[in-house]
Amino acid sequence: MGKELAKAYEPHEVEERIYEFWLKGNYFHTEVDEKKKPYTIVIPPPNITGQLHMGHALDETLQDILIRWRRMQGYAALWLPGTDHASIATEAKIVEKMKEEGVTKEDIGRDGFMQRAWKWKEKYGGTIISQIKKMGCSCDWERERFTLDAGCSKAVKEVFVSLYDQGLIYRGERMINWCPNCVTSISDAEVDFTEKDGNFWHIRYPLTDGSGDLHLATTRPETMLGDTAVAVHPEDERYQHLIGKMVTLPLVGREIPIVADTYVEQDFGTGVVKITPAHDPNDFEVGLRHNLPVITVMDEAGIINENGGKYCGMDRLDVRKKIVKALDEQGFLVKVEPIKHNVGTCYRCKTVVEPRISKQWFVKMKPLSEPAVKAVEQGNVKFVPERFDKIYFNWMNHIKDWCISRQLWWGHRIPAWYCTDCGEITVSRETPDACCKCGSAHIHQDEDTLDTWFSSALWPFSTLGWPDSTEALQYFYPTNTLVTGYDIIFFWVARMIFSGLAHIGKVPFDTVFIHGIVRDANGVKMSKSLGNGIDPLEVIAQYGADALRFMLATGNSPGNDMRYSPEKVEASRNFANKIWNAARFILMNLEGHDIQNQLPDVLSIEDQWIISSLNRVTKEITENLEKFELGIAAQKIYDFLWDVFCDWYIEIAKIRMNAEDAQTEQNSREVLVWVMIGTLKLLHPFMPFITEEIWQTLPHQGDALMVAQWPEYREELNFPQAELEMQRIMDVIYGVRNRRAEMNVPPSRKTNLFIATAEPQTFENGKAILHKLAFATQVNIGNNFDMQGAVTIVTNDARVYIPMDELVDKKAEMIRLNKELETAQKQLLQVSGKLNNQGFLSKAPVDVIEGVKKDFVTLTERIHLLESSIQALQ
RNA sequence: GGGAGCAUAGCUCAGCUGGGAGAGCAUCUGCCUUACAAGCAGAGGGUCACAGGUUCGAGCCCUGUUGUUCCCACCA
Repeated sequence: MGKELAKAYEPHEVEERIYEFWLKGNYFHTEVDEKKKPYTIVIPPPNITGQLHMGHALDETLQDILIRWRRMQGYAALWLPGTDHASIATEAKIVEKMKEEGVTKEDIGRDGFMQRAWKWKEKYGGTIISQIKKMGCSCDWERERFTLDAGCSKAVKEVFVSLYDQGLIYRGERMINWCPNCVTSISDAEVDFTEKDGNFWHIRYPLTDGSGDLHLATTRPETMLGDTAVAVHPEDERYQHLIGKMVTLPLVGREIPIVADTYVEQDFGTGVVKITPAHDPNDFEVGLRHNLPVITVMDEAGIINENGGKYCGMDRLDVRKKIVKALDEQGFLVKVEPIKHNVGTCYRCKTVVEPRISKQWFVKMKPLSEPAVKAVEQGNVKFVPERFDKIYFNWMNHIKDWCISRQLWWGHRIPAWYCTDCGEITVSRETPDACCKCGSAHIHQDEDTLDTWFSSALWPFSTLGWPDSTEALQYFYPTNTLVTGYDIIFFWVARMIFSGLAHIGKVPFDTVFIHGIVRDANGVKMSKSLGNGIDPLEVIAQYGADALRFMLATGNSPGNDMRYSPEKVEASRNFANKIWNAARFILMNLEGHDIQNQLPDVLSIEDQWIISSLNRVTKEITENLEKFELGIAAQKIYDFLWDVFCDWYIEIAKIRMNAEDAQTEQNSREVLVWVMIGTLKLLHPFMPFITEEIWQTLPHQGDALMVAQWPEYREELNFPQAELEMQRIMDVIYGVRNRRAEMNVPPSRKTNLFIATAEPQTFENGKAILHKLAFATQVNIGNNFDMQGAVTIVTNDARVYIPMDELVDKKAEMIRLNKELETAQKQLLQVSGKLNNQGFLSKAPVDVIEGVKKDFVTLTERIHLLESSIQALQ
C-alpha cells in the first residue's frame, strides 16, 4: 500500500513480475483434494513446431477465463498443459533443415534421425510454452506433458495392443490417400478438397475389332497407363451391344474389356469411364467387382514406374503433358474442356494427394463410433453451441476405417513385429524376443509410426497417468470442459470421445466449448502464406496481454468467427487504463487513512445503490459464465465499471470526500474499496495482470487475487428503494446536462435549479449530488414553482427549472416541450392499447402486465407535467 | 448432391429460453471539471435482408425467397 501508481497503465512493467509472483506462490498447481470438487481442462496441445498465433491466443484466453473463475469459486481447478509432437509437420521441418546441410534421412539412419529430432524438440519445443505464459495462462506447469513422452507412449502401446486384441486394429492392403511430397499415407480427415482449374481431356479408345471407338473424358490422363477396363452403365442403350467387347488402350496397346457397372452415371460426360483400379478409389471397387487386374504405375513419390513403359522415371505431372501431346499427335484426343473441379490435397503441405493401394494399419471404426454417437445423443457430452453436434453426428455416422500408419520416423512406432520365418505378426506392449507363433528370433519391427492424432486422442487420460490407475486419473477424469475451434472437431474431439469410451468407459469431458477462427480486419482467414497473420506477441508488447485477452473475449459469440482489428484492442487497452485510473483515484484518497475491505455500518443512498448494482451484476455475470456466455459477462463488467462505478459513484465520492463529516468520508472510502475489490474479482479471469496488480495495492485479505473467493449474490445487499431514488436523481442530472449542452452552456457557468416534485425527500437526499453534477449554485426543492422565462426539464418525477432568461428562446422551448409531449402521448397510446387488449390481459405473464401498468402511470404523470409546463410558458 | 452459419446504426459486432433495439469505433457539439484527453458531458444515426405465417405481442419461433460464408460428400 501507499505505492505511487503511474499515470497510465504500463503492462510490460507489470506482467512479467506478476506472473513470477503467481509462479512463486504455486497458485497454478493443483493437487488432488477430496474436500474440493475438481474442475479440469486439458489444453489442446499446440505443435512443438508452432509459434503462438491468434487462434492459440483465443483458445488459451477462453480456457484461462474458465479455469481462473472456477479456481476462485473454490474448485480444485486443473489446467493441464502440454505439446504435441506433430509427426508430419515436425519431420518435414527437420528434413528441410537437413537438406540445407546436404544430409538426407537415409544418410543418418533412423537412430540418427531420432537423435536429431529430440534435440530439435528440446530446442524449439519450449517456444510455444513460453509464449503461452506471456498470455497469463494459469496452467499447472508441474504437470506439463508431451504426446511422445514415456507416459503417452505407454498409453499408446496399451491402446494399440488392446484394440488389436479385440480385432479393432487390423493390417490390410487398401486404397489410401497418399501424399507424394510427405511420402506417407494420410487419413481421410487429412485430405483437404480444394477447387482447382483443370481440364477434361476427351479421348477416343478404339474398339479392338475395328468396329468403332468409345469417347470418354478424364481429368487425369496419365492414369491411363494403368487402365484395365472401360465401364458403361448396364442399362445404357447406347452401349449395350459393346459390353464384353475389348478396346485397345491408346499409346499402351493393351487390350482391355468393356464392363457394365452401375457406378457409371449415364448422364454424366459421355457415359463411359476409364477404369484405373490402382489409382482411384471408385475404380478400385469396380475392379474388385469385375475381377480386373490392378496395375500400379506410380511410386511413392509420384514418379511413373516400370509399368509406365517409356514414361518410367518421370514425374506424374510431366507425364500428363507428354501423354496429352502424344494422344493429340496420334489422333486420339477429341477435345480439351477446361473445368473447375475439387482436388484432394494434403492438409499439411497442400500437395495433390494420390489415391494409392498400400498395406497399412487401420482402426475399425464402426464399433467405436456407435457408442460415441450415443454419448452425445444422450447428453453425456454437450457441444456449446449445440448446433455443432450435427457436424459431429454427420461425421461419426459416415466414418470409414481410420488409416493410422504413417511412413515417418518421428512418432510412436507401431508395436508390431514380423517373423521372417513364419510370417506371423507379433503385437506386444513390450519388445518381444521371439515370434509369438513359431518362437523364431528372426523378427523385425514394423517401420511405420502412428498418426499423430492417435496419441492426441488419448490426451485427456494419458496425461493423467493412464493406463495406470493413478490418483489423479480417479480424481480429475472425466475432465470438464474442452475448449477448441470448430475446425478440429473431426481430427481430435471425435476421436477423444470414442477413445475415452473405449478405454476408460467414460466420456473424456462433459462439455465441448467451440469457438470460431480469428480472421484479419478484412475477414480473411489469417495464414502464413498470405502473410496477413497478426502476431499476438506483438499485440501484447504494444497493448498488454490483458487488452488482447479482453478483446478476444468480447464482441463475439461462441462458435462464430471474429475479426481482429487494432481498434478493438485499443478499446480494451483504454478500458485497462480506465481501471488503472479508478484505482489511482481510490489510492490517492486512502493515503493516511486506515481502511479495511469492509462495508460501513451505515450506508447512504448512493452507497446502497452502487452496492446493490454490483450485487446484481455479480449474479448476472456468474450466470453468464455458467452458460459459457463469456463475451456477455465481460461486457457487463465493462459497463458496470465504466458507466456506473466511474461515471457516477466516483464522481459522487469526490463530493463526499470534501464533506465536513469525517464519518461520511470514511464510509465513502470503505465503499470505494469494497466495490473496487468486488469488481476486480469479477474482472480477474478476463484481465488477470492488471487486476492482480491493483488488488495488491488495495487493502485486502489473502495473498493473491487469483486465489481470492469469487463473489456471490447476497440478498441483504439488495436495495431496490435506493436504486429507484438514485434513478430519479440521475434522471434530473441527465435532463439538465442535456439541455445545457443543447444551449452550449459551459460547465463553468453555474445556475440555480428549481425542482418541483411530489417526491421532495428523494431530491433533498440527493441535493449535494445535484449541486455538483447538475452544475447548480443552489438547489431549490418544492411542490411547485412559479417560474417565468426559465428552461424547463420534465422527468418522470419532477419538473426542473433553470432560470436563464437571456438564453431562453420561448418559441424553441415551446417546440421542444410539445415534441416531448407528442412522444409521450404516442407512447401512452401504445401502452393503453395493450391495457385495453383483452388478449394481452388474459395471456401475458403477470409481471409483464404489471410493467405496462407502471409505464401507464409514469407516462400519464409525465404528460401531466409536460402539459402544465407548456401552460406555464404561455 | 447433403448440411450448417451469417444478413441488426457509416464500420465491426452484441442482443440468454418471444414483452417495443444496444456497445465499441467513426461522425457532430461543448469541455484541460485536480483518477484518466487512452479522458469528461451531450447529439445524430436502424421498415433488425425480403415475403408470408404462428402469437395478445416477433430482431428472436415456423415456411419460403435472395445474398453471403463455411463444412461434408464427390462426378470419372
